[in-house]
Amino acid sequence: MSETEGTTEPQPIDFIREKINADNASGKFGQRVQTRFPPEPNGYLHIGHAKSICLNFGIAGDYDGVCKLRFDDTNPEAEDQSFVDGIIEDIAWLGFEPDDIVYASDYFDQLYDWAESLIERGLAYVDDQNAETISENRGGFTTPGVDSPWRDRSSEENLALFRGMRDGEFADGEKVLRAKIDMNHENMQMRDPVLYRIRRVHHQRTGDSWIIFPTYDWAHGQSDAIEAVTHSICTLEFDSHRPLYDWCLEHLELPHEQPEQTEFARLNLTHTVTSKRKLRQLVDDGVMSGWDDALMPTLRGVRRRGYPAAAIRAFMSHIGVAKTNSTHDIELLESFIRTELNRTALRRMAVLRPLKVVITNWPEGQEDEREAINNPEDESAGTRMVPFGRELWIEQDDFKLDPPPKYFRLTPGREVRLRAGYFITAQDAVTDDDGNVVEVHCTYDPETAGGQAPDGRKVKSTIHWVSAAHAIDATVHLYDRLFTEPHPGADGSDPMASLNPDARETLTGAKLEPILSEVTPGQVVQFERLGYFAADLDDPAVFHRTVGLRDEWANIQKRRQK
RNA sequence: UGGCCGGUAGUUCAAUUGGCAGAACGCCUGGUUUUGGUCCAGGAGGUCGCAGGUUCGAUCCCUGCCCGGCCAGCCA
Repeated sequence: MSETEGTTEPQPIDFIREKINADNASGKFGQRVQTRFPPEPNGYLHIGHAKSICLNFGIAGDYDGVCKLRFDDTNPEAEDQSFVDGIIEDIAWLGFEPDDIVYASDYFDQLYDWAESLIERGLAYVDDQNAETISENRGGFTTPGVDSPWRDRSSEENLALFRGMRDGEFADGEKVLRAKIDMNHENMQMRDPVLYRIRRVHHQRTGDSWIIFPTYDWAHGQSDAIEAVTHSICTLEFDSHRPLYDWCLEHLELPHEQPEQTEFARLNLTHTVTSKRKLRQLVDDGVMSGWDDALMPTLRGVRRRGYPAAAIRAFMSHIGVAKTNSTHDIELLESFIRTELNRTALRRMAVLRPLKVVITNWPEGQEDEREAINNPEDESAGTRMVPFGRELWIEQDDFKLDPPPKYFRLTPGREVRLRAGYFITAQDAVTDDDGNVVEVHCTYDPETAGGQAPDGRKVKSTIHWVSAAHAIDATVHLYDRLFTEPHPGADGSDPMASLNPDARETLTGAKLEPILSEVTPGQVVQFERLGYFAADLDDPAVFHRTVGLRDEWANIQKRRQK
């Protein structure tokens, strides 16, 4: 098990690690710590899974233990090899290396044998009732269940029937194997849960050799036990399954100490959804271009978006682990993204909404190169040369004919600094018939090369720019919240109703400084003053805004509106 | 409706066996700054879900209540 370095902070110990410490102190598992990450390969991993991954692999790392990746492939209906491959890739990207990659289907023989042993001891029976009847007879929260008429078959008969199920003597759904526990149990999970069902569906690993498949409850704890897992960590909704988890294991001869299930609260984030089912719907409905759309909260999506794996790990470590149902502000995640990227991202200049600036006292045809710092947070990142000329692109927002209060940028008669360039003063502006500014005429002060005035005069603002003669064109995607509601569907409404129609804004005329032609796919750079942008994985002339910079000016404007 | 799990700043989490309620993010103010970024300093923000009880003393223990989540798939 290995974990790459990331930004971490001192972390108060969580209740799970406390429990492990207690187990180590009592010698319950002989100081051994083993966890597992057990996804079903029926979709790609999302940011919620990252919490579980960080927890399980993180604990194994902390305690010098073991953590395997186990695919819970007990239901071939929605499962697929492409998801297996994708999940393996995503975990590696997040920065974790499983000690082994295993499959619940590896244990089908053992699981089957254990089921027979249960039957032999009168602890399981074959039920001929159909799904609907079983459901009806399970009873309700306040009403007892009704025993199946087949509940008291002899062991011999059950054994023959179960083998018949395995050997194809019955149709899908005709019979199931059930544990014989208590149809009047206050916990619904204990009312004779189904252990095996017949499904003539091709399985991506076992092919057609099995037509009966164990349910989650018959597979999960046993898989843990076979692998020698000590701490089986899962999300809160499995809480009511724990008595069944224990029941199964207590009635079997286990090769190791009996593992212990502990539940924690899954991760929810505002303005998005972390549910495979809903994410699949977004893909199937064509709202998203795929599971790897930069707007998707999937690991593949946030990777395209430019979220660094180290930042995700730091976030998970920060939010901790508890049993409180919680929804974190997406802004908190974004602050971790910024912290990481501020340290690591190269600074570049790019103009998203270009406005032409002509330096009227700069000689026609003369070119210059300015030296710019690549990352003020990291001296070793060095400097680069940026071409400069008579005609430049600046951001439309950086010039106002009629400036609002506290506006520090370019406006007629005011002097500002071009980053790494010169001081310029706006003289006049050309407007079109509608009064929109289409070109600004400025003069520059040759004494201010590099951005400092020899006479010590100050300037209130520094703006970014790109030489028009050297600019390269790019397409830039800007992103907003996926859902307008902080908690989509929380009031019982359809979550899709609050999908943000303006979540993606695509700008096709962006102008980049020439060195940006050298970015590698997926590389994240800071466009100075604008935010962090990731070069697309497939087309590096396309950029995705990972996250914006904190924007004091936006706050000032917001306050003024109130 | 029964059972289980939760409820501490706006949000998420802490508080060493009952002893002056803390942190991060966000927000506000000031300083630094060739990014209105970063960084630094400071500030506002809490009836510890509610009501009783035990105690010198309760966020913590007890009782009752309220609110939220999960559970009645041959999904996981």
